[in-house]
Amino acid sequence: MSPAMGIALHDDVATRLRRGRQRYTPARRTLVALLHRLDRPHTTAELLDADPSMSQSSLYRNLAVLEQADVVRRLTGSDDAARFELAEDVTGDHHHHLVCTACGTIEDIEVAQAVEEAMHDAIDHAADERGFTTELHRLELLGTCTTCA
Amino acid sequence: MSPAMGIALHDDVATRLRRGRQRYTPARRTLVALLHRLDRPHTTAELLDADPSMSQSSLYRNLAVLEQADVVRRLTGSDDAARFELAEDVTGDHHHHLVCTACGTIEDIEVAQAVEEAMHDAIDHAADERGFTTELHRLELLGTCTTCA
DNA sequence: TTTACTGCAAAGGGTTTGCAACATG
DNA sequence: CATGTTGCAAACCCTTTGCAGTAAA
Repeated sequence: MSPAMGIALHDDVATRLRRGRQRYTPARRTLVALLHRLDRPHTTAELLDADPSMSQSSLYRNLAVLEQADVVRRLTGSDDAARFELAEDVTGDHHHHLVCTACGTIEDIEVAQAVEEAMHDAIDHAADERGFTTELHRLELLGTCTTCA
Repeated sequence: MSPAMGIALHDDVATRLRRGRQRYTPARRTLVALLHRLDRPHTTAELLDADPSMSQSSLYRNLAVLEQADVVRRLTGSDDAARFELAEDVTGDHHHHLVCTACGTIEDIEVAQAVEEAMHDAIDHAADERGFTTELHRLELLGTCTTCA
């Protein structure tokens, strides 16, 4: 990642937070930078381990604030611990997840555009029939990762 | 559902449990019948509410046993409470889920076979590149259900 | 008669919150 | 200075487990 991209990211986050009358504090900036640096979704335990200067309660609160500002996305994998990553709104990419049922690790994955479109069409069609308003779709591939195989 | 179908279901479950040297007790039969009767995945709280004769610990234990026997499927939705349904191995159908981000309710949904195949192809292809062994895929549509709209 | 199952109550673990002090607009 | 934010510790909630008794193969 380029430094310039990092600045654009922070500017974007700052804007999104201001919309909700919330502040882009040093702690939140550190958290966003950490999530940006890590290449996969991580649990709060992993985030605290990566930066012990954060307090647990503030971490949870900041993740909640950032989630509400569409900066962070919360994932519920195979185990009970939630995992967090930067939201697609902020990173610009669209991806799905490989979830290891053995260790709970989540990796990002991208699928062909044709598949995305097919899913999208089927989704909207099926959901509309039920009066369900879809916001987004989530495709997860459950299996075993290389280290657990 | 026909009574005959219910019997076939119970026979199937009994067989699957025997494979793991486990017993199809009255409590488990009641639980399977309850999951069969309910048309959507439900939380343990809802299951206990639907049949207060079950004890909480036995419910959790039996759900775990039935999950391991591929009779029950555990879903982790948008909120923290897990939801349970009969596994596709037992019901014979293949479906995905509409998850309401407002109330957490999960509804079943089926998508066109062509979409299933496209997803399956993309999945295997992308996962293989990462050395990831896929067991199954999970497509979830997040949005707002009719009662929460 | 050995092994699995049940119920109760207590513990566990991830997440949230009350409160007082602090920092920011 | 009014409002948002932080850290600590305690509370919370869903889930799991120890144990002693019961039922099934």
